[in-house]
Amino acid sequence: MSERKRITQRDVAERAGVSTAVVSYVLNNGPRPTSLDVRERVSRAIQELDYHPNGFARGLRSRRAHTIGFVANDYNALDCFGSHYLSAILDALTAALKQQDNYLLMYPMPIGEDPEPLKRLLRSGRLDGVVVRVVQDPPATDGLIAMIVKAGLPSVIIERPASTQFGLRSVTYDDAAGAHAATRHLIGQGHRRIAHMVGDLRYATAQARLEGYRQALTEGGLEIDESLMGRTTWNMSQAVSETLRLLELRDPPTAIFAASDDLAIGALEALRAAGRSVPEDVAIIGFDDIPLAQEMTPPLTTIRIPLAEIGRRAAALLLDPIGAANTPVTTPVVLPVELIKRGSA
Amino acid sequence: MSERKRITQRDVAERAGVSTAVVSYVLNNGPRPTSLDVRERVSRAIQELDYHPNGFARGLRSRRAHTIGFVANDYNALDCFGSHYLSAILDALTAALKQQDNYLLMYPMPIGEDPEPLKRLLRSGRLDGVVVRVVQDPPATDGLIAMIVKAGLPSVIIERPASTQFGLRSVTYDDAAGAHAATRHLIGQGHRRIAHMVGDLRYATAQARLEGYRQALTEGGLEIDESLMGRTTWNMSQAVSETLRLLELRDPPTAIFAASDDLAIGALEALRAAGRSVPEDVAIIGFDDIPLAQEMTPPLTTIRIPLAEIGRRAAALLLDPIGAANTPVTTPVVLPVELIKRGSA
DNA sequence: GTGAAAGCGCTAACAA
DNA sequence: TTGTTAGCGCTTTCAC
Repeated sequence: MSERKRITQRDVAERAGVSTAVVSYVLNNGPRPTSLDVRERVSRAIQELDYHPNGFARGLRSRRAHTIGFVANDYNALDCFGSHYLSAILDALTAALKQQDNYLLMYPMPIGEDPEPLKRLLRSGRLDGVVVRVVQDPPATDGLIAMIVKAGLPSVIIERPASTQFGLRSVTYDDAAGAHAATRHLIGQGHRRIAHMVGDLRYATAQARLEGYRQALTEGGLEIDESLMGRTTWNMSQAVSETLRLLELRDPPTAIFAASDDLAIGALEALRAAGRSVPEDVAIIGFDDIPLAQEMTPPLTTIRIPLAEIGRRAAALLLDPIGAANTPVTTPVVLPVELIKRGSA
Repeated sequence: MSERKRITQRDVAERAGVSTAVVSYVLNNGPRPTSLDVRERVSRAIQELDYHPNGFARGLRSRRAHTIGFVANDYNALDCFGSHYLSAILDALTAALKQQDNYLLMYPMPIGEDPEPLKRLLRSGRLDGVVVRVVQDPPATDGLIAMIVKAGLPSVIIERPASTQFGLRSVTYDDAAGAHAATRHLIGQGHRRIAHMVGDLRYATAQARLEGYRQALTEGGLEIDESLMGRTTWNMSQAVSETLRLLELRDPPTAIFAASDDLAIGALEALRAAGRSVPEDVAIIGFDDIPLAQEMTPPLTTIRIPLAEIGRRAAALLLDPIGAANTPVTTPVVLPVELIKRGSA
């Protein structure tokens, strides 16, 4: 690899005929003013020498890392970035960070893994802040969160909240409200036997959606019937078999609210295979609004999650001088979800 | 935030009654030997003080960043991490890196964006190596690659290759061979009118799949018929309309090879809507083997891409002392894809 | 096997 | 407005 001599601030200073301090001032546009003349000479020297400041030296001195850590906590290593949720959030988050000249450092953290290495990173001074993505609700995440909070970095938790005792800023979305809206929509259409395709209950999001469903049923004066809840582990083929089971019931459902679009599509496939038409025989609502949703026949009615907004808010909370360490924890951000009415219900 | 006094190596040294040099030796398990007694004293002091070494000071001194950069080059900022390709690759890549105590720093690089900030990062000394993910073929990427190579870091390009002049290590998969295998499979089944649902031709992968398709047709002695190629921009609803168009042809196809599973699913939906059965009336093969593929009715025959293996290989090339900077560029790694026969063809 | 000390390249306090 | 210089916390050379 190229072994060209390392160009340092000192070289630039010499060439421009100024001190290293001035080079620093020009580079950082402060903290002290510089004359136009000097600025130009320094800039030219930087150009000519193709100088690039050393990030470690800068970080060591200034205690600013220009880096945010992303802790992705999920059930196993090969799932940490696996969901389309994360892709969408990361796109928005990294874009927002880059605008402010910050980078994102990925830290996959499979549930159950030794936390020591993460602790080392958090204490290494290499991070200005942390975004934590968890899939469980407290108290399951208390250990992890306690460690992160103890590291003393500005932190934001996204998707699920942490125990309030930690005073962590959070950006979540309203799972239960989404499930509630979906179910109410079905009730509003006159359905009385409404099934729920349940997600993997290890995921808090699945629990919340189940809860929203029950709530809406109760409010609608409908009976809660366990046999109408098809348990899955987010697995589409389970949705297929559960749907088939529902169809066998003595009093089968006329509508299905699925905890994810994947599950909804599974139900749709099953219904189609069984010769039922959607939404005439059975109505379907999904959750997530994945790109595929609008492409199905019929296009899927579903609940849209503002994923990009989650990423943007997380960035803002960490970078905004107003939202960051300075101010006390503001009220948790809970983003609204949106019912997207299409053809399936 | 907690303003506890910063614990440094010096504090540990004092408490353990040794010099800072020895603390360093213990911490790094070298480069010079230490006595068992000393090692224990130092370890205890580290524990008691809850000491964590400063990453920047370490990096500044040792010139090892323990960080790999990931440059994600795609058409717009909100797509850089958007594909399921990247999710799967990142899962494997970050897991492999972490095993060797390395982190991944994300750098989204929308096509057409100013390269200066990236150059700054590459020259900042904060990275030990770079993984570059591109979606175009040379010479479109020459500018970007030239800059990365000039930075002098060990680098690996994944998914698409770079111009050979750069001597960059690469981990790609065989798009054309996959398309070829898919098409040949259809020919082998007796199909003579085989359509191709083309992807977004701005993406090299779409071009390569198209090329593999043409190649197989030619080898099979079949005529190349432009009217059998349905152009899309990876957009499933375009696959729907193009399929409908194909059905209107005087001599319609009996099989469709789609450049992605998404497109294949679109074709499947369209066929279903038009009352044709798959694979009896029209056979379908996709590309990617997304999780959904096996859940469709009928399950999709498709081409599987070894995404996790791409991530693992990239990590190995960067971290292995044998594969990294030391050795000359080895032959490019081109991973084989696999035809997964299921129900749709 | 260990200690002392010289920097790595930068920022910012102190002087001017 | 600018120069001088003391570190930031660590690794590693030189000395013992």
